[in-house]
Amino acid sequence: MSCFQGQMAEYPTISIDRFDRENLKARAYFLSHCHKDHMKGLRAPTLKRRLECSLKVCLYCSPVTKELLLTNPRYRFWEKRIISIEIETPTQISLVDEASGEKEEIVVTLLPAGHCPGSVMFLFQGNNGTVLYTGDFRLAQGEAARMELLHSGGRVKDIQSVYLDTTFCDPKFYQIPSREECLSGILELVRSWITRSPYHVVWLNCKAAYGYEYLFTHLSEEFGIQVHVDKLDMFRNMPDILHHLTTDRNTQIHACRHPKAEEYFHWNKLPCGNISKNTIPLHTISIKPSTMWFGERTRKTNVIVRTGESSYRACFSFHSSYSEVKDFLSYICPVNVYPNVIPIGTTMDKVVEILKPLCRSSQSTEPKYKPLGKLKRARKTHLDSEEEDDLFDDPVPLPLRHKVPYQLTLHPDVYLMTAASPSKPEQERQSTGYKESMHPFPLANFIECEESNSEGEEELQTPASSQEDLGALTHHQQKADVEVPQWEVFFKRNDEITDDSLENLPSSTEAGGSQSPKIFSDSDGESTHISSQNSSQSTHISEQGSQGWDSQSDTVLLSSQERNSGDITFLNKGSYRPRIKENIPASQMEQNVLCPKDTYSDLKSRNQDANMAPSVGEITTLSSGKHIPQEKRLLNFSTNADSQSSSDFEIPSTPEAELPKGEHLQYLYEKLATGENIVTEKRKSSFSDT
DNA sequence: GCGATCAGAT
DNA sequence: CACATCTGATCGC
Repeated sequence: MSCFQGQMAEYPTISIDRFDRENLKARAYFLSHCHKDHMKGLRAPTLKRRLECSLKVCLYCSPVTKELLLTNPRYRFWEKRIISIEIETPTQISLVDEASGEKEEIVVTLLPAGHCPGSVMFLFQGNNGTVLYTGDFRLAQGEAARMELLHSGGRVKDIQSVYLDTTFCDPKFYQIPSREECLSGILELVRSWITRSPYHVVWLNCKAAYGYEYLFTHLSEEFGIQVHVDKLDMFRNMPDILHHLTTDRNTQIHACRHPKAEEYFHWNKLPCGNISKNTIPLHTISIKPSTMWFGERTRKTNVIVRTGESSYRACFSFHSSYSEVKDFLSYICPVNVYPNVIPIGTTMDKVVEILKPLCRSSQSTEPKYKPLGKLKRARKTHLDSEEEDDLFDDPVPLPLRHKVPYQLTLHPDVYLMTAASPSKPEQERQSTGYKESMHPFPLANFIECEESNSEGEEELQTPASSQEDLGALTHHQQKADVEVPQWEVFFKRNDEITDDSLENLPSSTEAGGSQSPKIFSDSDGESTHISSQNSSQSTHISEQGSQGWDSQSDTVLLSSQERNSGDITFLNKGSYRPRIKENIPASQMEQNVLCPKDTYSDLKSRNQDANMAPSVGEITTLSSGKHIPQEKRLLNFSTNADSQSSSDFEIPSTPEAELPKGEHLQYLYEKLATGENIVTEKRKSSFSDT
């Protein structure tokens, strides 16, 4: 649960996700997503009164969040004061102090957070530097690297501070199975049950929260069966979700709720009251989505656990794992990091101890030159190889932006995407709030930790390095040889894949296998096959052992046959466009990266960010005369559909922003060349009718 | 009667 | 197995 108090050090006049106490004085409010713990004070009488007395205070959020919020009558009073901002559209906002008239400009960009429908991260750029507030997020390894608007001039932006979702920032949550793996496991479990007869139904025992829609829509799509829910009016304007839901109780998939649901279920009754269909009694199983995690030394486990005769727990997480959080932060590499959440059983100090080494401030004190002759098992690998940093899931903290050629700053996922990669249509992704990576091959991204250092205290003693070194080193040496055969194995031979072949896959697969939950069948004999009277489905499901959660490490889940169908769904999801890499001619790439002036401008970007114009986001970061042609190109691209030139990053145009005319462009360029401020028009009117 | 806060439960 | 939310008790305005 968020412990963020609402204000950021750099921009204390705005409040995010908190609306009480000090935040009552804010000049503008931001809501990252529609979960109650991020809405504290949002409907309090004190804030309502302030709103009534004010002319200008507004709440900014994504279009989906606005929709969800206003569906609740208790928040209707915000209606005239909510301004939705499109995802990935840099937008300038004037922060006005109504008493003094004092004014500050800030540019905000919403980035998809993958936490629940409408969830976003906020990237703020202004006089006090660029800061990122993540809200709650679930982003897979390498997803930050794919976010164009986190980049500038071919590198990640110069970010002063990150306010980070640290819900699972504890080594014990080292890995959480990917969205795709979890979905695949649930899909197969549901399939194994509902295909038995029309009287076999599943109940998804979900907590009351936005975030499961991803699950519902995929289930519905897969089986052509709508999911029964209590309410769906909040999705009335989101057809991609709405079409997969129903209030008709006559369906085989239920996500309805009732205070006595557990009791009902005990008597074979669904929360909606259904017990039979055409007088024939229903056979019901319950599936409870819950977060399962795997510590760094856990070898393998499954995404579905059987907890009773007809009860299952299925892995599902709205939040990034420890590895994912570290990957995210080390990629961004800010100067400061502030945890938004203190995970249960840990402390603020411990979280900071883990995160600080991933920030620039601590890295600047690291030695720039590593003495030669270190043994392979040495702990610190900071400057061993720049490639390693990016090629593996736990990059060693390094100020990549100042050293590494462009290609190397990209996460390997970008390349993987080029090969296979599927994703949903743009519209669907936006409206559900997910930016899916659809990593078709999650195993590739994990390191072998069998030989890793121990967790817990030891981890904390050497927060920046420790266990990953050894894995990363061996991994790296083999990678080039292994990558291609792996793809062969998984996409050509997956119908005949055997457990042994999986186990014997070298290097990166092995590395992933140890950490990655297996939905493959396994020959280790420890998997439990369901054979009880009412559930003899084909899936291998682990029974919840008496030893508790962490001891399920060697049980296994779904058969390879079932894994297949999972892969097929991954392959059918459309195509992802790895724009970041594809669109950049090599020469430009080189220029972007190696030009010393560019580095200079990047170093200075903290100040220059302040001058940013709304629709030309990055223009001021490219300040030297030498770059003007490129700026022109970017400008054209961002504001004009008929642009013929490609861009390394497409900057979406701000709605209602006007295309600069030739004269104005000239003016802009001159200002840029001389480093002067750019005066931009404010778009007051455009906000009022959003 | 409402809200804030906490404990407890799912 | 740890998310997000609801319920109920208690206290204060």
